[in-house]
Amino acid sequence: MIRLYDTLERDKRPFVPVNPNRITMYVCGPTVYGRAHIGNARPAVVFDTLARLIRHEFGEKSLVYARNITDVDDKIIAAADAEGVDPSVITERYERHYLEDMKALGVAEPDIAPHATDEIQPMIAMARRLIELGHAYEAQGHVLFSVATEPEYGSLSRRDREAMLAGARVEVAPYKRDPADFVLWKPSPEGVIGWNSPWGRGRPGWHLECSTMIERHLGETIDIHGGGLDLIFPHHENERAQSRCVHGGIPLARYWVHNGFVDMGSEKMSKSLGNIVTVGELLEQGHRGEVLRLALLSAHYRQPLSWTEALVAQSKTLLDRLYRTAGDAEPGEVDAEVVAALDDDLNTPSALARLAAIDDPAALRASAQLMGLLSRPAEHWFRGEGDERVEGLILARAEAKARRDFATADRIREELKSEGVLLEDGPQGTTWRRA
RNA sequence: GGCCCGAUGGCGGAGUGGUUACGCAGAGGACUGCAAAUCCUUGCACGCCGGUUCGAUUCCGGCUCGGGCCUCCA
Repeated sequence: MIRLYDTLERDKRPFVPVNPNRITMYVCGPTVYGRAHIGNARPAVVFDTLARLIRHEFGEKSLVYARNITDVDDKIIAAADAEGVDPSVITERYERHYLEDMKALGVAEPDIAPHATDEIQPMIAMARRLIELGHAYEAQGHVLFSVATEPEYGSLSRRDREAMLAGARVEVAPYKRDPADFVLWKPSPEGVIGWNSPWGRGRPGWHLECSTMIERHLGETIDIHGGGLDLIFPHHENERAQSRCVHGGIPLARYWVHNGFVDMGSEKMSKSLGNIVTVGELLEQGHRGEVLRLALLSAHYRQPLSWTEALVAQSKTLLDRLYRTAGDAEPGEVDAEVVAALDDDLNTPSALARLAAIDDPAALRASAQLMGLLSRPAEHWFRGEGDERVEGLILARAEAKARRDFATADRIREELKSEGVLLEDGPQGTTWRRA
C-alpha cells in the first residue's frame, strides 16, 4: 500500500487510485529555452521513481504517465529573438538536450509527452467554454479567468484574497476586472508567434496549457499531479481553478505531490539567481548520470537538497559499493523492506539505507532497479569499453611482480592511476576499473 | 507584511514518547609485498526556553536562526 503526502490536505494518506488498471499521473515538464539544471532534474527523477513504484505495485501497464513540453512561452520568444532564429529552433534544440540529460539520469520516457503547440485548438476551446460558463471574460484581446467566480480558489496554496492582494508586487493591468484575475489567452503583436482565435491573433497562457493537455490525454480527474514546490502558486492553483470550473467542480487531481528544491549553498538553485549547475556540465565533468540520480534520491523528495561536490563524491562511492555487491547478477526478488520504504511517501533515503544492507546480488539488483539504479552489469560500470593496452600493462606488471620487481609493478600501477585506471589485486589475480 | 517549511553526530540523511537507522569521512584490527577492495571493532548528534508525561530528540507553546512562496521558476 503506497502512501503519499497530498499538498492539498497537507497530510499523508493511502494512495487509492480511481481505476487501478489505469492510474493517471501528470507532471509539469520543462519549458524548453535552456539547458536543464540539476534542480530541474529533481522532479523528473522523483516522479520517474514514483512511476516505477506504481508499476511495481499495480502492474506494468497500470500507469499512464504524462509529462508535457512547454514550447510556447515568453522566455522562448526572448531566447529566439536574442539569437535571431525562429522559436522552433530554440525549442527543438533544448528539448533534444532535455531528453538526452534525462536519459543519462535513468529517467524513462513518460508514456505521453504532449507539446503545447500541438494543442492550441483545444486550449482555445477550453478558454471559450470558460467564457460561456461565466468564469472568464475577454478584454482587449486577452481572455482572463475571473477568480471571483471560483470560491475554492486559493485552497491549494492556502492563500486568501486579502493575502494575494497584499503581497502583489506587480502592477495590475488596467483591463483586469479583479487584480487576482489571470490570463488564459493573450494577444501576440506582429512578428511574435501566435495563432488565430476568436479574440484575434495570440497565444495561450501557461496555466491553460496544462489544464487542456490533462483533459485531452488523461481525463477530467487524474490520480496524481506532480511538480516542484514553486508551482503550487500560481501555476497549480490556476490550473486547478480552470479545470474545476470547466468540469462542474469535480477535482482536477486526487493527490497533489510536490518536490522540494535543490539548493546551492543555502539558496534555491534557479536560473534567475544565476547559481545553476546544469546536468550537461556535470556529465561533461565525468560524473555519470547514475551517480547524479543517486545523489538526487539521497534526500526525501519533499526536503531541500543541498548540491555539493561532497554529495556527488559520496554518491559515487556508495554506488561503486552497490555495483560490487551486485556484480553481474540478473535481477531477482525485490526486497520487501525497500518496497516498504518507498511505499511510505517515497522514502528514498530509507530505501537506500536498506539497499546498502542487502548482500544477495540478485535481490540487490532488482531492488535498486526499482529506484532506477544498478541498470547495467558491474563489468560495464567499472570499466566501460575494454582496453587492450590496459590488459597488456597488467600482464607486464604481473610479470614484474613474479620476479619481485615491485618498483616496476608500482610504477605501472601509478601510471595507470594517473589516467584514471585503478588496479586491484585479489586472489583471482588483478582486476581493474575506471575511477 | 501574509502564508508555508525546516533546524539531528565532522559531513549527508531517515526515524522514534523509553535500548537513537544508514551512508560518507575518521580511528583500531584482519587480509595484502605495498596498495585497493572486503570483513570485524569503534568514537561522535537530536537549535534555545518553558509545558504535558514516570520519561521528550519525538507531543504542545514561545523564541532564535535558516529557507521557500506571494513575479517567471522544478
